[in-house]
Amino acid sequence: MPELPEVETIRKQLAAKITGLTITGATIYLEKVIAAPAPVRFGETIRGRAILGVNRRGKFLLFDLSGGYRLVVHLRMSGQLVYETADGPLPRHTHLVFHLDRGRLRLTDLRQFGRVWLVPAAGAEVKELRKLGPEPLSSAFTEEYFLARLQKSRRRIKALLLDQEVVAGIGNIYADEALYAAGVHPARRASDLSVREGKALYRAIRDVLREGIAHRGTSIRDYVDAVGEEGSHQHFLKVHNRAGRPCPECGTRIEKVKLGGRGTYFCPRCQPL
DNA sequence: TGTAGACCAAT
DNA sequence: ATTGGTCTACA
Repeated sequence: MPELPEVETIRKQLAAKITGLTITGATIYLEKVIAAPAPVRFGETIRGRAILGVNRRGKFLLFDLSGGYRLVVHLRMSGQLVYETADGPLPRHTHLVFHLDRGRLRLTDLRQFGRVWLVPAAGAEVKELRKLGPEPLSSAFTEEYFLARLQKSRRRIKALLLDQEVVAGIGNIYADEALYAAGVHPARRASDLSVREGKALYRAIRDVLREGIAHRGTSIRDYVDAVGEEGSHQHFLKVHNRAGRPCPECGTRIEKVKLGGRGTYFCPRCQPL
């Protein structure tokens, strides 16, 4: 569930804590979390490299390393990336530990879906990274672009919001919240939205993501930030994970349906079909 | 072009 | 049985 606000929270914290530190080694407990290169080569290549900066693209974390290398991390559903200076026992489901010259950075992931790549910084070998659409909070994501994408798709609007090629970083939580804020039913066809609705949704996307960042992310199930603490945005959600509770606007019970295989929450009155 | 299944393991 | 981000498979 780490979406853009959660990953951005982790990025900020790690940038402050580990920029300038050196990776002295890596311990791999579950080989499949290393997407590239092969695990042995991964360990050899990362050893001794300094962390020059921590960036983010969509839901990907990008660590710029010395010697022209880049470490790419995607937490997928339940991944946690935690920096700690303690050296006690590792929590269950810890699959990878980076040892730093001060402290350690561990990847802990209940569902084992998270992935890590170590690639030349100049190259483009992480396929999913290449295909990402614009950053929603950057000037590259314009209203004109978004309206044009809406116009040429017959997909359900929720599916479009979750498509990382359209815009990078939105996941299930913020998609539901943005659609609610814009008053748009999640099952509407994208091209059926009016220009007015499209504009409202464009604005809502940016608003809900900024709010999520301001609250250091949403902790519903597994998410913790880079120091192991929960975010607080779960207390501010208006519809997501709130089936049966009253809509904050009109009091109607929030409904939950399955859309594209995902739990989808909305207010049937504020978001009519 | 768009939608369903596979991957996981705790709840 | 449910949970979901992304890739793969298929219509």
